Amino acid sequence: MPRARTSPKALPADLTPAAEPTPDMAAADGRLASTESIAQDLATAIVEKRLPPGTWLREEALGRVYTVSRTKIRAALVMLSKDKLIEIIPDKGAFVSRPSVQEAREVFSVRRVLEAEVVRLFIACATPADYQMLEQHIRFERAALRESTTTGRVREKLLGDFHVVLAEAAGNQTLAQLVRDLVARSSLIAMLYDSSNDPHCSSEEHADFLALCKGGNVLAAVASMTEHLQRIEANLALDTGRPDRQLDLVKALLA
Amino acid sequence: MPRARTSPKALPADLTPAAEPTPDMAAADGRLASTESIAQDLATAIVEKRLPPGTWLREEALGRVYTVSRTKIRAALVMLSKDKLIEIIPDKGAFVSRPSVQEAREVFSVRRVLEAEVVRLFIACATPADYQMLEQHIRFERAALRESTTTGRVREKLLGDFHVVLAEAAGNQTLAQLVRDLVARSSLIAMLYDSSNDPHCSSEEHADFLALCKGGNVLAAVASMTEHLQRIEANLALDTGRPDRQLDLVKALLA
DNA sequence: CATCCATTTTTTGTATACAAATATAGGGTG
DNA sequence: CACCCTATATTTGTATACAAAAAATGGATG
Repeated sequence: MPRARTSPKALPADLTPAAEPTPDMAAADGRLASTESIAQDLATAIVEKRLPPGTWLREEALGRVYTVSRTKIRAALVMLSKDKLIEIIPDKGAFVSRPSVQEAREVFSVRRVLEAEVVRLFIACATPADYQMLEQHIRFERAALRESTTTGRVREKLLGDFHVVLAEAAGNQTLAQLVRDLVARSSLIAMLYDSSNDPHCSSEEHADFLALCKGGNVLAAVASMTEHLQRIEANLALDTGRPDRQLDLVKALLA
Repeated sequence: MPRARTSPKALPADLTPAAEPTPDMAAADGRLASTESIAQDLATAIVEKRLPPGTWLREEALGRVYTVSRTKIRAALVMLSKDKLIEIIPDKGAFVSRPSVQEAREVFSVRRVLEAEVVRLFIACATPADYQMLEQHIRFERAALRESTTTGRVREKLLGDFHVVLAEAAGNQTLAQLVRDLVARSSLIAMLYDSSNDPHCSSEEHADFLALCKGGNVLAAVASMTEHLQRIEANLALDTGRPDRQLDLVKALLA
């Protein structure tokens, strides 16, 4: 069955360490997923924590999920490994990344620098529409936090997205892309090292920050963002020196 | 001929727009190149300007050069496209990137922010050995500039490498990786927009900068680096609004 | 019962086959 | 001569076949 250039679709199955991924369930419509859409879909699943760190991504299983051959899956996996969301171990397979403590610190260190610049650019170029959009986003965050129907993972996704949406509004696509990647990696870090069960971003802090932007107080807004990120990092159990116990077990089974 | 997991080798052939790449010339030793080494090798060729922007990278031709099948070449190309060194156009092929003026500005904007942080970290953690290494690097730069045997491309490579080596010495690998990628993209940008024939980095500025670092003057060193990058960007003909004429012709032939 | 080794199974790595898309060439027609 | 249409040749996109590595299985042995 060769060729068919079309659009996205399909959530990946749960695909837990040992378990087979629930087959079919995808390709509900006739379209075949493109390599990019598969990579995007897997990335979303990782960020939403449906595919936790250490999960083994078997190529054939993924192929069945997306009803494509391993060829395309492989290309998608290469992309994800470039994004550091997965790690490809030769002759072993692809595994959802397990960022080290050092990597976690580094990611947040870079985020502070990059997002400080995002703030400066955003304040300099933001339109009323941008502010409206971000305020709307914060309302979504709050609604998601109240609603019991929305799962924790979706909430966290939304909260992380604030940073991405902000970066995209700052008018530097290159910068925005880097922030996107680092925010995605931050989800993985949060999953490994977040001791408290609170979401790592607070929508209150986002609101306070946005108010400072609106007031045009660049220095205060930058400081607010920097401290926001510092708090998120501080809330992680990075000083313990290793990932939490239960997930370490998973690693032991797979690595 | 399946399987053979070994190490690098081989410069890619000249592979100019229309021309076939000179075959053989690679795999002089028996080893087969890994996907990563192929990607790395192509990246080097691009940065050293042996594969100028717009160059069409035909898969089968590359396969002959590295004596591997298209499968591996394809994986390498996906990696390079993630690094933004090439652009893969569906059903058309892979082409060495032609960064837009906007992208050029964005890359330098991000570099300023990132490398300012590199400077701060470097001064905070640099050992005497680090300083020795960088001073040695500057001597290499100067030697390369004097030697008529070293080609212009190698000189430029060395000069760009100063920023990479510095970033690697700053103790944040995540940051260093980003700088590496942006420096590589900068080579492409320089090739497209550099009007003067001078190398875009000057080894004198590198030396002055390093002296400031050694003196522990963080603010001055950061300013020096920032201004250095600003000068590089200012020397580019970005205000013309489009790539220079001759290379545009190449694009016209290939796009 | 644990341990080691041979055998089988599973999974990844790579080449190859073939389909579809695109570019190229040819040849007729206004 | 320019233009368009068709036939051919290249080149990319994807599936598949098969080799090699790794993991799992199953005895035999201490």
